[in-house]
Amino acid sequence: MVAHKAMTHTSKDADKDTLREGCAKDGFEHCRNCLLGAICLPIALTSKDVDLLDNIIERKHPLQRGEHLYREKDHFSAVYAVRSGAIKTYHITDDGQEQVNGFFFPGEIIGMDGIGCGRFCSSATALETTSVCEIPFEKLGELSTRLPSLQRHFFQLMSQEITEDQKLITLLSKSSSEQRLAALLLSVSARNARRNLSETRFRLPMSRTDIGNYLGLTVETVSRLFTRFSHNGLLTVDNKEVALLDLDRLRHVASVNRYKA
Amino acid sequence: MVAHKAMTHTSKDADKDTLREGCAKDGFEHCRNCLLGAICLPIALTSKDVDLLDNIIERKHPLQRGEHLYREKDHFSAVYAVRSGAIKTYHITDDGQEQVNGFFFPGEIIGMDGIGCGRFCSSATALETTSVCEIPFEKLGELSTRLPSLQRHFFQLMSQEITEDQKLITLLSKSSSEQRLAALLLSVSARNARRNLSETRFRLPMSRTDIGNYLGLTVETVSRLFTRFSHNGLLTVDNKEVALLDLDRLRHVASVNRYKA
DNA sequence: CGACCATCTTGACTCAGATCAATGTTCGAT
DNA sequence: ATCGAACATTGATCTGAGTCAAGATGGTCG
Repeated sequence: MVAHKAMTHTSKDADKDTLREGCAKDGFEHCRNCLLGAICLPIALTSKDVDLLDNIIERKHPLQRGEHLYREKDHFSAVYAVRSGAIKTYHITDDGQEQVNGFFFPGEIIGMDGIGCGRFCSSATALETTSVCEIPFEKLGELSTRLPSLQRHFFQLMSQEITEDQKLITLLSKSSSEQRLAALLLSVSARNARRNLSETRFRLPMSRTDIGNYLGLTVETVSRLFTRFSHNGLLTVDNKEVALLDLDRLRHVASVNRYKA
Repeated sequence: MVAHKAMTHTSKDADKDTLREGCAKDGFEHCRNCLLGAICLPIALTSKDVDLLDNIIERKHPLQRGEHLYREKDHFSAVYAVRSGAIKTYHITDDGQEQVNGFFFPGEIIGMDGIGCGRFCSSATALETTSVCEIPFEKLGELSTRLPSLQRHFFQLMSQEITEDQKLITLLSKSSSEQRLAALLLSVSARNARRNLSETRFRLPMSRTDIGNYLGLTVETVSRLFTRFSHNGLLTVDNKEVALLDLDRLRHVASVNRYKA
C-alpha cells in the first residue's frame, strides 16, 4: 500500500505530480471517494454495491515513465482503470514494427483485449508517472452475476471500446493527415473536458513518434502538421504543451474531407 | 416460420442456396442441431443450458440481398448470429461517406457495437440471401447471470471483436495495398476453413467497391491488385469466384512490409 | 555546467495509390 | 434474346505523404 503525499490542488503545475486525480482526500483510496467515480463506475450501483466492487479492486504501485503495466502474451487475469497519468498500448507486428493502439487517460479502462484468448494482445506502458487500479477479472465476473448493473456496465465498456476502434478505423481508412491529427487533438480535448480539465490547453503526454504511429503517419508529417496548424492559427504548440485556439475551426478541419463530397 | 427446401449437399453449386448451413436437418431449427454450433456457442454449456439459450433465440425470415438487418441509430435490443449467407456492416460518416466496418459469415455475431449506447452504431445489410438468429440482449443478460460460462463466452466474443478491430487498425495504419488485400483473402480463407469449407476456393460475396472501402483503397486499386496477384500466380479470379493457388506465398505477401525491416 | 542522446523540425526528392476518363462485363428485368 | 444499370477493368496523370538527410532543441546525468 502506498501512502501518497497530501497535495493541495493548484490547477497549474499539473504535470509534476500526476497522482492527484482519482486519489481520495484522506490518503486512503476507495472507489466511493474517487474523484473519477462517475467516469469508470456504473452510476447505477448503490453505495453498498460500490463497496463490494471496491473490495475486489487492488491499487498498484505507481508506474514510472516507460514501465510496463503488462506485456503482450502475459497471462490475462485483470483489467485496469487508469487513476492518474497516461498509458499507451501497443502491439508488435509479425515483422517487428510497433503499432500504437491507443492512449488512455484517468477514468479509462484498459486490458479488455485479453479476455478473448486469456492472454494480453497488446502491451501497456506508462507515458508518464501513472497509477492504476487492478480489477481481477475472475472476481469481476463472479460479482457481475450478482450485480446485473455491473455486468451491463462492463458489456457497455467493451462495446464502447469496439465503437472507438471503429472510429479509428474510419479515420485511418478515409481521412487525410490533417483530419487525423485534428481528430486526435479533439479527442484528447473532449476527454479532458470530461474530467473537468481545460478542453483547450493541455499537455500531450506522448511523443510525436507515438502520435504518428497511432495515426498511421510518419514523425515528419506529424511535425509538419503541428507547424501548419500553428501557422493557420488553429493552435499554439510549445513542445508537448498545446493550446487549441479555435475548436470550431479544428472540428471543421477534422470533418471536411478532401475527397468527393 | 420458413420451411426450407431439403437440399442434398454437393460441394459445388454452393452459391445458389445459401440457406443450407446452420439449418437443422429436420427442418426445425434449434441450437443443439445447428451445424455451426461449436462456432457461435460456448462449448462449455451443457445440453440443458443450450436449450435454455435456445428458448430466447428467435429465427428470423431470410434477408434478400441488399435488405437491412438493422440500421444505424435503430434502438438496440438484440445481437445477431449469422446462420447462412453474408452480412456487411457499415457506418455513414459526418460527411456522408460510407465506411465498411466488417464482413460477417455464418457462425459470427454482429450488433455488439450497439450495447454501449443503446443504439446501433452501424448498419447491417445482406450481401446475398442471408438468415440470422436474433438473440435478445436483455434476456441474454439475465440468462448470463445464471450461466457463468455464457457470460464468459460473451465477454470473450466482444473481446475478440476488439482484437479483430485492432488487427484491422494495424493493417490500415502500416500496410501496403498488397498486404491489405492479401490479409483479407487469408481472413476469408481461414473463416471458411473453420466452417469446414474450402480454404482455397470460394466466392467473395461483396463487391470490389466494398472491399476497397473496407481496406481503405479505391475500387481501381483493388481491381489492379487482383490482376497483379493473378499475373503473379498467387490466385485465379473469375469475377467474385477466387481460387488461392499458393497460400504460403500469399501469407508472405501479407506479412512482408515494404518499409524498413 | 557541459556533453550526450532523444526527440523534434525543416527541406529536397520520390513514389504508391488516388483521380480522371474511357471501355468492357455481368446480371436481372422484360 | 435484348436492354440498361451496376459493377469491373485498364490506362494516363497527379499528388499527399513517405523517405532521406541535415540541423535544432531539449532533457538528463555525471
